[in-house]
Parts: sequence; structure tokens; C-alpha cells
Amino acid sequence: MTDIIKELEDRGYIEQLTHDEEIRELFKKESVSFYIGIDPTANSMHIGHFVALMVASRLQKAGHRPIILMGGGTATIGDPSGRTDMRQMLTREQLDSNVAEIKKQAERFVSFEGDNAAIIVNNADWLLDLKYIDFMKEIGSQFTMSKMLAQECYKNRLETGLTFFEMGYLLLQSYDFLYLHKKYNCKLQIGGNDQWSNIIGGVELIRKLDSNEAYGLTFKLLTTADGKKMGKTAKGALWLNPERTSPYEFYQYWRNIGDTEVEKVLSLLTYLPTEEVKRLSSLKDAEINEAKKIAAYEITKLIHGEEEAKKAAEAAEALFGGNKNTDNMPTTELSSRNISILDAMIEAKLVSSKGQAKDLINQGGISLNDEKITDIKYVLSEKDFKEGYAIIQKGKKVFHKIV
RNA sequence: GGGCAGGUGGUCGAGUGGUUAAUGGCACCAGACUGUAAAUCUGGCCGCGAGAGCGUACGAUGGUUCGAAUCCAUCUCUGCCCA
Repeated sequence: MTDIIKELEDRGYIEQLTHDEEIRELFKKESVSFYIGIDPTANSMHIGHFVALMVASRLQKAGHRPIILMGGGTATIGDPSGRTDMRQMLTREQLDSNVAEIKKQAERFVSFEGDNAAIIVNNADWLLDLKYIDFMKEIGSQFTMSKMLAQECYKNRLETGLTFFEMGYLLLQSYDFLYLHKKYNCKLQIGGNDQWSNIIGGVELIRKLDSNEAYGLTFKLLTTADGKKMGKTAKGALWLNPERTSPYEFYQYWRNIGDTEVEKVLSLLTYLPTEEVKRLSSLKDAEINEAKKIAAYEITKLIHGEEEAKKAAEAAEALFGGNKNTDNMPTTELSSRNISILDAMIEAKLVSSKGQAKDLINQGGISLNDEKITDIKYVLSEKDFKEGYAIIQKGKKVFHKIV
């Protein structure tokens, strides 16, 4: 089998391995079942999950079997890692519906066909029926407080308040791994680097109770050059669900990344060959825009499919390249063509309040059909819809068609 | 159970009776410069209103006061210490 771990490493995915050599050997000699956990805390994944799916996808293509674990049970607790506050708890109903949505998205990345078909499991299926006393006896006895408290994520939380309830998260996640290990012979858990301590917990638990074939792998989190999380927008996270973040907006996000992010984004979020990634990211000055276009197209294609990616690319080309093709522009049908520009902007969801819309106009940030709007009381009329539509431009990059 | 310290806008964090819709950082949005980049500079960043202004907001509810995020009471939540 191919040395997939080496490939992942070359590609820049890997942050840490629990057992460097053993893992490399294992993946060379057999088809390995591995799992990745996803918390269904929203009805869509965001780009934070993207890298995880890419890793899972690559491992599967190399012949290994992905187990996608939906944290329907653990999400009721909330992972304390990397958080300063306790997560808001969700109801069972919300969680169930989120799980269903997220499943659909995961299906774009991993295949459910063939010898190493991926499987999806929900830890609610086994966690919810646990008996407390039995669990504490069997699992709880394997963990020492001193070790848990020494972990960075708990240390921080210790100062702001950490409940026993939340500490249980580590035990549950470790138990998940043990469960999957026994039931599906799952040997590796992968996760973002913030999951390191949770992953080690599971690895050690299995090694104590069952066998020595348990490993962990963490991948890099998507951050900008200055260490901030990528994927923040005015509307919050960059979602994979097209209703939350349209393919066009999604494309634009990647089209607009900083030069320093190009290489990371290309190598982590696309399947382009490594040489191509190198070539593209070494482009200088204005030429690097080509690399960004490719990155945006490829990434959008992965999430939203080729057709949507093409549309987004064409829409961008039309707007920024001079030709005024508006076919693929995000479009809103207004309640009336005789409303104020302010209301139109709100209906098109370009702004969240009239005050914001006014500020933008006052700052010269809004154009209608290429003409800068200067009057905040401007009212739309038929003459603005000469070709059957009008185009509102917010800033330099945001275009919206209204009909 | 007792004592102490806290709960401020998306976030972090100032503010201890009026000049506080509340300093500042971060995030985000826009303008200038550019390459739909970065850095930098400028403006914006609760809602409504063209504006003056109005409404709502500093854990919750009452109260004191001409006036409260700021004082008092009760409740609630969090942290620390003692039991």
C-alpha cells in the first residue's frame, strides 16, 4: 500500500502522531479503520471540519476505512477544549436534525461504497444507555485526576470554572474510541490538534483495557499566518451549507485570502498535485491571483460541486473582469420595485439594519448599477430595472442582483 | 452551610451617581492605496429616525434619587477561601 502517512505529512496535514513509526508501518501493511468525531452543534459543518474531511477522504482513497462519528451523545456535554465557556446545551431534537444535515455533507468527501466503505455512527447510540456505576468502575478507574488536570485545556478552564460534567467529556470520548475499537476494529483516531489530549485519552484507555493497537493522529488547524482561525466573516463562520453561505460567497472567501495563505489552502483543501501546489504558491505579485482563482474554484467544487463552482467563478469573472454577465450573481426578488435603497439592501441581506445601510452609503460604499449612491433616501423605481434587474454593489467585492 | 470577589455590547476588557449608548484591544464592515492580496491610514460597528432626537441596553426583579451600569434589597449564576 502507499505510504499515505508520508503523503499527508508532505502535504502539511499532520501535526502530531502518538506512535510515529508504528503508525507508518501499520498504514503501509493493512487497511486500517480509523475514526473522526464531529460534534453536531450546528446544522452545518464549517471550514473547521473541512480539513478533517480531507484527511479522512485521503486516507480512504489510500485504502483505509473511515468511521464518521457523530457526537450526538457527547454534544450534550460540550467539549471544553479550547473554550473559555461552557457550551450551550442542545436538545435531543436539535441534535438529531443536525446529525442528519451533517451526514449529507460528509457524503461529499467519503464514499459509502466498496470494500472500505465509510460508515457513520452516532455515539448517542451507546452513550445514552450507559450505566453510571458500571461506567465509573470500568472506565473512570482508568483515569487519574492528576493527569487530567495537567492538561492544558483543563488548566485554563480550572481558573474560570470547570464542572465535573465537562470533565466527563474526556472519558466519554475515550470510551467512544474503545467502543469503536472493539466493534469495528478501529485503530486510529484522527482529529484537529485541539483534540490531542482527548485522543490520547482514548489511545491509553484501549492500551490498558484491550490491546496495543490504538493510535492517534492530529492534523493542523486552519489558521492564518498570524495564527487566527480562518473562516470568519461578517455573518459568522464560513459554512459548508449553501443556505448559510452561498457558493458565490464561499468562492469569494477563498479568492480573497492573503498571499501567505495560498500554499496552505491549496495543499490542505484541494487535491491538486503537490508540484502544482508548489508552482502556484510560488507565483509572485499579481500573478498569485491565478493561484487564488484556482484555489477558490477547486475548493468550491469540493463543497458545492463542479456546476456551482463554475457559476461562482463565472460570476466573479463577469464582475471583476469587466464583462457584465450577471447570470450567476446572487439574486433577491424584492417585495416591490418602489422601495427605498435601504430597504432593498435589507431585503437582499446585504446589511442587517438600516443604520448600517446608511453608514455604508455615507461612506461611499454602495453603488446601484455602477453609479455611486449618495442619497440615503434614494427610492428605487422602474428606471433602475432597465434590463429587468438592478445591481447593488457593496464595497468593491460584493455584488447583488435585485429583481 | 459560612466568608469574600465578581456577572458590562460579537469577544476581551475599562468604567463606582449626572459631561456614559458606555475608553481601549480583537473580530467584522466600508473608504484611500493596491493585485478582488498584505501592511498602513481613515471612517463605521444596539435599533428607529434625513436630523435634532427617540427607544432599548451593563445577570434578574424591585427600591432610593431630579438623575443609576454605578447606591440599597431580594433573587440568580460564576470564581476563590473556610466547613
